[in-house]
Amino acid sequence: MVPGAPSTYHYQATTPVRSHTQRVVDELGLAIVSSRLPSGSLLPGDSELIEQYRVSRTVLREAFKTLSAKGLVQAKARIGTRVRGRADWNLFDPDVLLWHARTGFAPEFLTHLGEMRMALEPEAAALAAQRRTPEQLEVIEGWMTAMSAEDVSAQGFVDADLGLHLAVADAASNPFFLSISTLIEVALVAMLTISSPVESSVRLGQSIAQHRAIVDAIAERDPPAARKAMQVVVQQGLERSHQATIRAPAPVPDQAVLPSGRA
Amino acid sequence: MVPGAPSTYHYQATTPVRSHTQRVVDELGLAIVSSRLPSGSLLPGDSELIEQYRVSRTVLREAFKTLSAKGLVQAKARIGTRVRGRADWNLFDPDVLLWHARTGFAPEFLTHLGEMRMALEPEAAALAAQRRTPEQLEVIEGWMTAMSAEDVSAQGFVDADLGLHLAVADAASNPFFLSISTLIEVALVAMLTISSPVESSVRLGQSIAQHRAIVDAIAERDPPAARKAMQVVVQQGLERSHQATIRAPAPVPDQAVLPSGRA
DNA sequence: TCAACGAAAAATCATACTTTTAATTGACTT
DNA sequence: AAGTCAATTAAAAGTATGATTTTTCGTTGA
Repeated sequence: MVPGAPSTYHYQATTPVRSHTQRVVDELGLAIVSSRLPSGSLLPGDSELIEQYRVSRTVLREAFKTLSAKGLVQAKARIGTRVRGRADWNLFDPDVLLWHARTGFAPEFLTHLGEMRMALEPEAAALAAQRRTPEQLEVIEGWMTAMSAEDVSAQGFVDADLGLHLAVADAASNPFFLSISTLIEVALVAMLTISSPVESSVRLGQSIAQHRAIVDAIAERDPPAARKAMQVVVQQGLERSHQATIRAPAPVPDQAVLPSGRA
Repeated sequence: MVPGAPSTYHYQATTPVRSHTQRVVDELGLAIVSSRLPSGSLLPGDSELIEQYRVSRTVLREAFKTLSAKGLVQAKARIGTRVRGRADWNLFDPDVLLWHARTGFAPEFLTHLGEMRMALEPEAAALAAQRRTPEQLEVIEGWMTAMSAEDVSAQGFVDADLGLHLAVADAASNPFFLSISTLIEVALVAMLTISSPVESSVRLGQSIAQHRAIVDAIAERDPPAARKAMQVVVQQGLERSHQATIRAPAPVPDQAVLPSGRA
């Protein structure tokens, strides 16, 4: 984290010691999202999973309930518990998003994420320009300052970039926009995984200038300008993801940056 | 449902006979969303709820796991299970949305929903215009036809309106846009609860014409036009929700239109 | 064709035991 | 005497096990 900069959020790692249920949920969730357990398939029966994970039926049932709550599986008497189609998954669920991230960023997934940001963030910026309080503006300015620091590190830049986008979503003062924090986080880390602007001083300067435009528009309470400026930034990311049709195999993102969700 | 029109979705009520766990999840979820159990408060202990709901501890624990998966509560040893802040809720979760709907549409909630539609649906329309298959266009046209039928009933209009919007989201061919079906559904029903266009033949004709513009733009593969046309439609709804600052107390929507979610 | 039956799997219940962790207690330092 | 800190305690979550009930698909037989 950037010292001095106001912190609106925290990467806060989940308890390192996860419960049995957590572990099972995580492994099954990942298996489902990665299609190792394909849609429509039946999860192994109780006895088999009990042996595989060395846990009790209680743990399994609670894990199933969690997965079911996220739309990933559906239990039916006499049939078993089967994996639901992707259309039924709660894609906005932070855990589901993080499982996606951990399976590696497939090109289409990056495109879909980018399109989502393209829809959401410009509107968030417009709303922020309209409603931001002086305090919220201060927070945004703080991240902007951190981002444009002379000696910014790669990690510091990512932190500030993310912090800025989340602060804008917060300033929109609409709980739905706040609810997509994880989506922004995953998308941003994905983009920066492909190519960080910090690598090139030209692109770094460009990225900073583009973000500056967003902040200025929000400061001046100019919604259309804020919308436009955010569109430019997101468009940039979308284009980069289009270029990355061929990419390295399953880059598992830094666990510190992408914590494995809540309890 | 409209006969003849291609059906991309179905209101299909969840199993009318809900399990004990379902019932408990539903009642607690509703209590939380309605702030009858305020954020930060502790859920009653096991023994108390066991007595209150007449169920076993197993049922309670599985209900807690479901609520926890949706971000509504967090369990902690020695403390208990406490209600989390609204910022932590998975607002896009279909169940959470439906609980919101059933607590009645507060003015700010309508505004927030409207702003969300304003962000999402125009982009969905633009993407649909870009990618729709002939089959998807046919489905959209089908709903358009149903909507503009001479003798359309109020219910028939709502069905077609919703069907059209969901078909557009489907044609965007981006799973995230598909994932917001419930949001669109809730928002639309909310808007129409306030004031249905069917009441006035002038507004009915206007609404039909506005939707026609969306369909035409998608048919002609014109993304900017589709985006613009959708903006007009959503803006209409937003304005209506602004007018409705004063409204009737907690209108519980028709249970047939808003099923209580999945297992 | 359809209703009654059987069985497989989920759902529920009951009880006992383990682990986590906030809060209390009490020794120890200043 | 007042405050700090570590050991203890107990409340609540978490896990384990076994039995019973309910749901529902498939089959059997009228």
